[in-house]
Amino acid sequence: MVTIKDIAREAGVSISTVSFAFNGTAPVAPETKARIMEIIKRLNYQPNSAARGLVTRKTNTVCLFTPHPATDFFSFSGNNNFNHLLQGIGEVLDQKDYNLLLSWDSFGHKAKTPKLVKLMRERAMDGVLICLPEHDSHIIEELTEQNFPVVIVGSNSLTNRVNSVDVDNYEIAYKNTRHLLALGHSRIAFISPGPLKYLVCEDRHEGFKDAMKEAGMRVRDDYLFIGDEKEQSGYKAAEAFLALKEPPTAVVAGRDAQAVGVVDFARERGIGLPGDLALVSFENSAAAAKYGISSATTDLYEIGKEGAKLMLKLLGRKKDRAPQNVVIPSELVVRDSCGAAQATRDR
Amino acid sequence: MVTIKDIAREAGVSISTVSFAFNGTAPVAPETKARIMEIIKRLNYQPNSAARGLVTRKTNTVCLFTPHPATDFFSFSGNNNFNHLLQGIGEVLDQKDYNLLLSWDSFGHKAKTPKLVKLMRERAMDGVLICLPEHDSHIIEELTEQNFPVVIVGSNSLTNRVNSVDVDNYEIAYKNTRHLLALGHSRIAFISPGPLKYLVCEDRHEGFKDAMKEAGMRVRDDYLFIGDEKEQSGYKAAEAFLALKEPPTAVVAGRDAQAVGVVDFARERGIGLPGDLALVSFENSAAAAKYGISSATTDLYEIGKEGAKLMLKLLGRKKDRAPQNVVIPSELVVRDSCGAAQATRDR
DNA sequence: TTCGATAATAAAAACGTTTTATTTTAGGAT
DNA sequence: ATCCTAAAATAAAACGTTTTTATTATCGAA
Repeated sequence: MVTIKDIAREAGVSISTVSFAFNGTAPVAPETKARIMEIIKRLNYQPNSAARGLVTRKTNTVCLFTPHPATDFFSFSGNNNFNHLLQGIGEVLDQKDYNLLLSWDSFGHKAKTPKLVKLMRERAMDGVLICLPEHDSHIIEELTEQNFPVVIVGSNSLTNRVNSVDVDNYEIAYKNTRHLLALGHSRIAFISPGPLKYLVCEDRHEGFKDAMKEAGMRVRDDYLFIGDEKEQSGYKAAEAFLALKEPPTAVVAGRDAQAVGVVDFARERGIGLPGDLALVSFENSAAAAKYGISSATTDLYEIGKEGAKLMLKLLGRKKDRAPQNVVIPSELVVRDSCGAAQATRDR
Repeated sequence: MVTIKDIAREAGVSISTVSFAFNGTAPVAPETKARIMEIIKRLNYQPNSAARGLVTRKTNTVCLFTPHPATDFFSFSGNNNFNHLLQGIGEVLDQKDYNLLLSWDSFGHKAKTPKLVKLMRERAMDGVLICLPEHDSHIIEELTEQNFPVVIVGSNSLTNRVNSVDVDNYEIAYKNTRHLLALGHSRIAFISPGPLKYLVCEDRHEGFKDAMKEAGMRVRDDYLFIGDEKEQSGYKAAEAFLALKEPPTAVVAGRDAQAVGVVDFARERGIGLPGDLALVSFENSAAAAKYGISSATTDLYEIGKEGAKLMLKLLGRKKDRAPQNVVIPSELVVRDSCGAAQATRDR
C-alpha cells in the first residue's frame, strides 16, 4: 500500500506538506502542489481511512440499524418498502461521500452488549438511523444521552426527545377511517400491520380508534386482527371478520399486502368490493394500483432521503439543538376498493 | 470516551497488560486479569475501531457492492430477492462479528475513481461481495490483481479467475427449456430478465438458446423480449408474442414478476394457461406459488449465506488459493402453468 | 547466596494520518 | 547590509490501539 510517506519522499517534501496540498487545509506553493498532486495520481494514493479516522474522530460512515434479529430483518417491511428506504438513504449519503453501514440486532435481549451500543462505543460510525424501533427501546435513550447522533426513520412517536422522520401514521389512520365513516360505514374493522409493540402499528391503531370514538362508533375487540407482512394475513383477517355474526362492512388494512389478501378472499368467496366490503389501506404500492385498492401513500424513499439529510445536518454542526421531527406528507389515493370512486361516478 | 489508558490507570497497570488481558493475547496473572475485566465492564470500555484497525490492518467489515447507479440499485433484483440476499449475508457475517458496508456505483463510468476502488485503496473494508456485475467489469480485475478478496454473488461466468457463488443460470434455463420441449412445444419464446449485458441475463439466454438448438428448434428474433423487473414487462412481452402471425405456444420467463405479467395478460384476454400458452420461470417466489407458475428455485438467501461464508474463509487464510466457484442447487417447482402437472393428473 | 530460567509486567515502537508549533526562506522596507 | 514580515515548509505531537522488545519479580536449583 502506498502511504503519505511515499508521496512525500517522491516529491521531496514533508508529509505535512502532502497532507496540506491534498486536503487544501493550508497554503502550499502552486508548483509544489501541482507536483504533489501529480504523484498522488500516478501512485494511486488514497489516505488510509483508519489512520485518518483516528485523528479526525470521523468515520464518514452512517449506520442504518433495525432492532430485529437478523432472521426477520427485512421481512417486516415486506414488499419493496425497505428497498425504497435504503435507496433514499443511499442517494443522499452518496452525494456527500458518506458510507452506509447496515446492522441489525434484537434490542439487546440476547447479547450482553447490544450490537448498536458496541458500534457506538468503538466509534465505528458517526451516527445512526434507526428503523422501526419498538416501544420500549431504552437503547435509543442510551445513545442520545451520550449525544450520539440518532435519527429514527419510519416512526414519529418519541418525538419529544429524539430526531425522527416519518409520515404521520396516526393521522393517516385517522383520515383513512374518517374516509370510510364519511361513506356511511359504522361497522369498521382494523388489521394491524404487525404486532402492536411496534410504534408504527400502535400509531395506526390509535388513529383508527380515535376516529371511531370521535364519530361515536364502537371499537370492537373482534374487529381487530393482528396481521403481518404477508398477504395471507389479510386473507385470514377477512375470513375471520366475515365469519362473525355481525361482520364489518368496511376494513382498514394496515398495509397493502394485507389489503391484497382481503381482495383475494373476497374474490374467492364472491364478496363484492366495495359493495359488500369497503377497503382502504396504507402504502400505495404497485400492488394497490394493480388490485384497485384505495391506499394512502407512505413514501419510504422520501423518508429515507429526509432521514439521511437530517443526519448529515446533525453531523455538520457542533452544538446540538432541539430534536427535529420531519413529517413526510401523505395522501389517500382513491381507487375502487373503498366505494368513493364509484360514488363519484354515480353522481 | 474511555480509552485503554483510563483502564490502565484505574487498574494500576500498563496499557499493554490491559490489551493482553482483554484480548487474551498474552498470559496475565488471574487476579490482575479479573481486576482489569471488572473495570472494563464498569467503565463500558470498547476499543476504538480506527486505532485497532490501524495497527491490525483489519476493519472487520465486508462490503456488499453493486455496480449500478444508486437510482436503480435495488430495482433490478425486484421483489424481495435483494432482501433475501442481504439477509443471508447478514446472518453469516453477524455470527463472526463482521460488519456490512453497503455501496453502489456505476462501474466508474462517471466518477474518475470508481467508488469501490477508492474504498479498497483507503482500506475501508477487508473484502467485497460484488452483486450482478456487468460483462465488461474491468474493476473486478483491478481488485483481484491487488489480491483484494472478492466474491461475486449472483453470477458465475467469470469462474476461471474470481471466486463466485450462484445458481447455474445457464443450466436452469437449459432445463426449463428442455422441460417445455419435452412437453411437445417447439415454438418457445424467451423473456430476458433484464438487459443482456448483465451476466445473469446472458447466461439464462444462452441456456435457452442452446437447449433450443440442441433440440433442432429455431431460435427466432421475434421470440425474444428484453424485459425488466416489473410485471408490466411480462405483460408487454406476452402481448408482443401473441400478436405475431405465428405466436409461440410456450414462454420461458426470465423471472417470476414477468411470468405474473404473462398470466395477467392471458387471463385478461381469455388465453388458456397452459392450454394455449405454457409457461415456466425462474425464482420460485411467493408470487409464483400464488399464480400457479412453474418456476425454478434461485435461492438468494442461500447464495448470500454461501457468499459470505466464502468471504470469511478467504479472510481467514493468509495465502490465497485458486478461485472457488460455489454452485447453489436449483430445482424446477412444477405447478399448473407449464402443463406438466396437468399431464400427470390426466394420466 | 547466587545464578538462571520463567512468568508477569512494563516500556517502546509502530500503524498512517492530521494538526499544531516551529523553523526556514524569500522579499521588501529601512 | 540588516531587519522584519509573510509565506512556505518542516518537525513534532497526537490520535488509541496492538505488538515487539525489554525489564523486573519470583522461584528453584546449584
